[in-house]
Amino acid sequence: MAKVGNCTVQAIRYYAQIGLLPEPGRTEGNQRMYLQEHRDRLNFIRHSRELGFSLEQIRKILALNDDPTHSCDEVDQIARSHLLEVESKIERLQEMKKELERMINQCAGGLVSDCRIIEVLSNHSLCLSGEHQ
Amino acid sequence: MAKVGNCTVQAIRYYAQIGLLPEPGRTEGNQRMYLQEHRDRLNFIRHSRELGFSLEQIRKILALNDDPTHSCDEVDQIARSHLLEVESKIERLQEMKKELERMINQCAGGLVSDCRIIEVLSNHSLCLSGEHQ
DNA sequence: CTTACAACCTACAGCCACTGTAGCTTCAAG
DNA sequence: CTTGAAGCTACAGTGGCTGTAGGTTGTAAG
Repeated sequence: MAKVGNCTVQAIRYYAQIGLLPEPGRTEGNQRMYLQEHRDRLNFIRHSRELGFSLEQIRKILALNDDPTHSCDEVDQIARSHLLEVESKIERLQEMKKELERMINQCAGGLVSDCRIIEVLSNHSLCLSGEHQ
Repeated sequence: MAKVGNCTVQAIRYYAQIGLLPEPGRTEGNQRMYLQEHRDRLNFIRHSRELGFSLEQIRKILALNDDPTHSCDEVDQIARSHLLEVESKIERLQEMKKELERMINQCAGGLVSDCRIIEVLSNHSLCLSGEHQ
């Protein structure tokens, strides 16, 4: 299962523990026996995780999915709000990137006491934007 | 101090607890008394955090800074490796974004049972790239 | 049949960078 | 003198796992 889902054994058990994955049956020797059902669910979870959804979002989507007559508006909502979050993360990271590049480019080597990097880190007002958080 | 550093009181105490910030003196009434020294250090920490450095990276930079005759190569190294991390995060998020947009655009509303979003989440191979992780 | 070794089992601690809570004390304003 | 804000300590909780300790089961080779 871990190989199929491209994740660790512990992760799978964690999903079962928090109720995202049904607890599988056991063999005589007390080892977990996973069925296709489990593999499908795990794939769903892993793929959603790769797209950045939280486990709580995944839990909601799975619950909606379990009622197939349900409108998919709510699923759509979750996906859209996640997209917005991803976009805002990208923006924040791009500001970081810009500032880091600027900082690094100003560093001419030499002693720490003259280091532009440390100077910039010490003094917010030396920042280009001054507006990131 | 919290206002100056644009962070919470607990965060400041946490920094002191893990030794990033020196423990300040106390007043008669056992309240912490912060000096300019503390304010400068907190500014450094907060600004570095805004740029995405981890507390351990900040700890190292601060240690290097405390020896001003030290070459700033190591500081530069830390900043550059952090920049690389930021860049790779951006890339991963952009792949997520692309895939999420594609998924959302395919959803025509209607019932969950026909939902393209759920279908894509269920089936990795419906993914454009198939290569994100 | 024994032995080795991988893979499983449970239960719990630890990671990061804080945040939140409970229950108390101190301080400044009115 | 009262009230309310802000400070204090100590500790639990967050998310999404990972790592560890100490044991059991399964399998293949000798």
